[in-house]
Amino acid sequence: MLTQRPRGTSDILPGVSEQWQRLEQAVRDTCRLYNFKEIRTPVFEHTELFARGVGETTDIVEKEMYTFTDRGDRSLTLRPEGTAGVVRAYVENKLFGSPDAVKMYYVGPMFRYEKPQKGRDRQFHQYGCEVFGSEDPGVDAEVIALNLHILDNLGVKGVTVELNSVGCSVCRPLHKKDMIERLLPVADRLCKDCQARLEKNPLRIFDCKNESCQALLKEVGAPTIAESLCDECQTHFSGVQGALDAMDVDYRLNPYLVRGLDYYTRTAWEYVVEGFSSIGGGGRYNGLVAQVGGPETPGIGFAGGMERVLMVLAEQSKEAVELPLLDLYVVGVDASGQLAAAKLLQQARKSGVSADRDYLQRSVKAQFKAADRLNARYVAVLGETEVAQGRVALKNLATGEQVDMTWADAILQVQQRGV
RNA sequence: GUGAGUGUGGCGAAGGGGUUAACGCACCGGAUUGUGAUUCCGGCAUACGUGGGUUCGAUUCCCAUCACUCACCCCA
Repeated sequence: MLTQRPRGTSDILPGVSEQWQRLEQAVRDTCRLYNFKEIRTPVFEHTELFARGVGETTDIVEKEMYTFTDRGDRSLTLRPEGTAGVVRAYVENKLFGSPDAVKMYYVGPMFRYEKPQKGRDRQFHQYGCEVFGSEDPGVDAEVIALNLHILDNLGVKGVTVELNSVGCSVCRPLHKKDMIERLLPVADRLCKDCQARLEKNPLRIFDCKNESCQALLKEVGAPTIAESLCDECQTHFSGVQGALDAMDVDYRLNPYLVRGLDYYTRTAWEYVVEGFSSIGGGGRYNGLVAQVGGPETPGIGFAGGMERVLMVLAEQSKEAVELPLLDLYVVGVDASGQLAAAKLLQQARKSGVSADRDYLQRSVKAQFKAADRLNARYVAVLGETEVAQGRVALKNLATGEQVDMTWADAILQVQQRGV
């Protein structure tokens, strides 16, 4: 136990952390292009925030939260998703006072107590964007496009946007009621899962892989949510599609698309990659800010699953990831050589040259092998002769050519070839 | 939460109720008084997930447990 990480967590080790940095950089760079600013909220919040914000009946709240009581008897919960905390911060800090729409993004760990499997950890990571204060369908389209842009920058291929509208507080309850009325009388003919869905989220029955459930839906003539939108929602949804078309963003309408969180209204979408599950999703949440105690404010956002994006990326780029280069490896032939090496290293590093040496008293041969393993561009050799003369033998590992020179010249040469 | 599979050194992997548990990779030293490959020689490691049980004896069989993997549910 002592040497075992908690279930569903993972160590991101050197060699992989570089990929994470690349992903985070793409998120930051792209968000900057769209004028989104970063927000960092606590990793835990009052339990009530998630219970009310995410929705009491969602799986997340019912069985997946990491909830604990602190020493002051407060019930706190490790955030299972990012939006609730951002909404809380928006309200608490009165960002609704802004004359403009507020556009923010976040990156960080989330926690859900689930059974781990591929692309699903108990501590996992999401990046996400949120926009507050605009109902304009153009905002929906822009947010959808933003993540596509991020994924494209990273080189993720084959991303499809699945798009739907799940209606609003007016038309969705009507549709739900309609579905229940049609299906309840024949509920015993639904599969076990769908009987549960009928209670919790009838929309999801459209998603069932069971043929008999699909047949039953047809038999009772259950309409999809997309067919049951109120005029306002229908107009908004058309607006979103129009904006996406204008932006040349491809999407696929999926009238069965449902999102798991209660707060979504109108536009809902997912980013899917053939052969994988969804790697991100989002939606509009016009009631959420008010739900959390702020003024009636429309909002919209998406979240991307970082583990999943990296998984797809790893799968799509089969070629080995190139080890980052080390500019210089300093070989000390003997004790005085290693002492000189310590000195040369500091000079090199202060000149912006990345450099390292051996700390295991290994042979010169072994030190060269290490330089090779580390993908070093140059090796500087410091032996008896060099130390005595205040010089260094600089070897270019790619060409094999080795020249005796002063320390300053050696550093200069490594610097010049470094750009 | 439900179901299935797996667990042998740093990594990969064989084996099998009985004294020293193969092999490969990696790593270290030497052949080459201070140079990256190949080859050869030598070296290396608290390795049978954990706890019980059966047995004269278990890493091997049984049970439990933990972890990992996959699917379902659900989701990112």
